[in-house]
Amino acid sequence: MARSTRESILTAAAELMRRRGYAGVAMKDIADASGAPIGSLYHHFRGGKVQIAREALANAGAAYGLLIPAVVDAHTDLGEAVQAVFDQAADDMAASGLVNMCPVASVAAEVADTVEELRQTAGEIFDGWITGGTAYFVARGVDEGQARDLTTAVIGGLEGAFVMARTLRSVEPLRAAGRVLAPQYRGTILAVRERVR
Amino acid sequence: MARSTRESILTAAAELMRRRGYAGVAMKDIADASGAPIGSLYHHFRGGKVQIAREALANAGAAYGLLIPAVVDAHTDLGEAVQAVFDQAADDMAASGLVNMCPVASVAAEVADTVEELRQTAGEIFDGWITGGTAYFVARGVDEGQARDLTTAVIGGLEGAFVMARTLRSVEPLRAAGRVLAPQYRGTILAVRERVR
DNA sequence: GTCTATAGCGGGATAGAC
DNA sequence: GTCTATCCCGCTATAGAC
Repeated sequence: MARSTRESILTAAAELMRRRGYAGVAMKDIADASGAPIGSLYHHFRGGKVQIAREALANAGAAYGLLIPAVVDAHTDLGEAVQAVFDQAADDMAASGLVNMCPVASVAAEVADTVEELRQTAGEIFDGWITGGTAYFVARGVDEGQARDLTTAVIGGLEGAFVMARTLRSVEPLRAAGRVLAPQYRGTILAVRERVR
Repeated sequence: MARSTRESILTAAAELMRRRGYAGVAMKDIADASGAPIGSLYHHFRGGKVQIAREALANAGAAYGLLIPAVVDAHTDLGEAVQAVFDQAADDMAASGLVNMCPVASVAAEVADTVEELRQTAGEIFDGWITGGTAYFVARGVDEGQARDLTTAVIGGLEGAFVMARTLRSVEPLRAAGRVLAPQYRGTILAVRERVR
């Protein structure tokens, strides 16, 4: 159960960055939140702050990539599945005090034009989400082109609604996005599938 | 034609912040980009960096609020209008080297939990966009609830797709969002209306 | 109202004892 | 592998000459 120092540093960094972005988090903040002293941060991550951010984003990206399939798994109607994804996000965000935004978009928006390494890492995560989501929907019988557009739009819709929700202090944008996106997929029945992965 | 010093400071700040966010822009950067020395920034904006950001966001917010109606004005089919909004955004972004993201979301995502005054300003801008967009669609015959959801989803979809587009260095997410959102509104005919405002 | 110089602070990063 | 002390730089903001 005892997580390694390395792991707790990454967890703390991801948690802080999803709230305050990249520049808004100081190495000292990560040290304090993780319980490790500054020296340990540089011991475990020679590349300093950028490296910590890269690994923290990659971890968070992998974790978040599982969420959409997990929610959709419980549904056979695609419209209901889409609505459930946005409602689940709204519930999670409300439960965590309107703070539950993934760190990937937060950091990506901020550094896309300044820290090339981080842009690239975030880009790979988005790519992975799109590829993974597309494969998931294809495995459940959706046409590939449509699966890709849907996945891209859902991810973009979630990220945009997260920003609005935090700023407006209301999860209504998430629910509205669900209400708008879901109806046209109602009646599209998802195939049962072999366990993927 | 000669803009005031005040105005050029705000323009420079908005331009920089839409690319680098709030923390990523230094007062010196704004001074250099606007041509005004540091002292002038504090002369015109007693509230320092936060005040400059607030006014820059408010200006940009007002300007961006006109864009969606301007694009939709040219259409009578709501589905075509929605597609046109996303395609226009994609074209603009491509034309400007994938950098044309509005500063409101950039800054909002970063400071929503840390600089309350900026969160509030950004929140007012989102509110204004939603209210204005809803009124516009209602004036063209759309049901109020649907108009509000559509406006919210379009704004969120644009902001999320902007982040993805910059990060992936491709405008494809914007076009995908349009392809997903537009179809269900195809066939909904917008009413001609008296000039609004 | 314009501009320079600088104060004062907090940032990332490092060295080196333990 | 842990932790402290410290360096150096760049940031916001101010003072005050012009």
